[in-house]
Amino acid sequence: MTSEISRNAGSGSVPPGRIGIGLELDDIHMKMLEVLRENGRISVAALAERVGISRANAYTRFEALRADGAIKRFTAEIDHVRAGLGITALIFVTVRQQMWKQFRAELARMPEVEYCAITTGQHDAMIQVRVADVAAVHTMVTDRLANIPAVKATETVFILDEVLKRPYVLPSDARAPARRRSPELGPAQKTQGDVPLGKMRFVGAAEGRAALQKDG
Amino acid sequence: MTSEISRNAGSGSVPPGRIGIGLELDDIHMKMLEVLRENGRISVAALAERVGISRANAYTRFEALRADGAIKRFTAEIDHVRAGLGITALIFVTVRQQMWKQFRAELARMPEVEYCAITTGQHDAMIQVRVADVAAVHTMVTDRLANIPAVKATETVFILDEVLKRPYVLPSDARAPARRRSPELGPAQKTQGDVPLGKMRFVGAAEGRAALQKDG
DNA sequence: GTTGAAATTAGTACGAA
DNA sequence: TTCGTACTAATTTCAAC
Repeated sequence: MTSEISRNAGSGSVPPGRIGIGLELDDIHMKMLEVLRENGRISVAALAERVGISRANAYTRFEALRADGAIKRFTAEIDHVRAGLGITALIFVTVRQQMWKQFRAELARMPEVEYCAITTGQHDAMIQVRVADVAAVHTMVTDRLANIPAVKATETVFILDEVLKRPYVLPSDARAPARRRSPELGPAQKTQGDVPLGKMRFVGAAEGRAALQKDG
Repeated sequence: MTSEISRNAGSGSVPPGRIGIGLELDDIHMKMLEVLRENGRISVAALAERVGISRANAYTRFEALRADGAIKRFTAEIDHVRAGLGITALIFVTVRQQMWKQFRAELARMPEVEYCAITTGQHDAMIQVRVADVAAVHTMVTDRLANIPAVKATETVFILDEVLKRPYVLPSDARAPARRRSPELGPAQKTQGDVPLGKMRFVGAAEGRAALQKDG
């Protein structure tokens, strides 16, 4: 299956919980998403109890979340090593302009690709692949990717360890749990001084790539 | 919740379906994982029918997959934009040697981080964050990350579009669906010739990082 | 590893607050 | 909208094969 997913669209500041047309997500919706993140197989009845609403209401909201697309699907999280794909690599790809469509089409035929995003910066896209061994990475890059005309160049790095993986992030996660720094500073007076110049770098999009997204 | 997950451990070639101690995954287990990837809320009864085994068998196998850790958890996939986090960014971090432990500890306190992996190449780690607006990225990097002693430098890129996102990849995905290339070549005789030198780059680990994984 | 039948739970429909 | 309840359908459990 090929899942096309939502994009960012450089929206500057969007009111949280209400984007575009669709469902207005309130605190209870958010709570439901919090619970479902950890236990996607919980029954709606149990979910209702966890967030403190009636069963009927929970069914209505649950359906609404799915129908609206706020919840895209339910899935499992597996141990890739146990599944026989012990090697994970990131491939940064430079794509030839005007050939994005072809690049996307070829991507869909690569089952070892778990994730692909178009980025700003010196490369155009980042691909994450899971394969059985390092040889498979080499084959994938040298053989499959290199033979796509749309691919100008690639740079591959290996993932040595996945430190953190959350199913998704929610605005309500905020900085509520585990904190013990200064007595909570407002956003305005946060320490932001003495950071060595050039330590933090932001890399914008390469020229002529803004228009090259979905339909390049 | 902070999820510590499995690592790669530079295992060269591992027999698919059997890694370390644990459950031996056969074709039926794989089929179950295929189904659960698309529908994590399917009933075990329906799952049994889909993979062609009896219910009791399905229950046994389902339990085994969970107990063994092959399935880590069930979760949902959401539309980040609808949830109010329309901006996704990748932050590549250079970590000061011997300070990985601190870096990991600080990571756990950053709820906007969805994913963090330690990589080979010119940077040491890649962090993926989801936030409400671009200002939040700036705050995150300049304010929070920059103030961690373990962080030597960062480089930030924005994700313009997420082209593909699969819950996970399975060995059985192979190149079965949608194919029309050459009549299937063995791994040995695949075309691998005429690729311009330097077009494809592999970047190894920086010096002194091999030992700096979990317990640096 | 399979089938079938009991116990439990889930999902739906509806009226009332 | 939300809640509570009653009704129907499905799932899970358990036992015997």
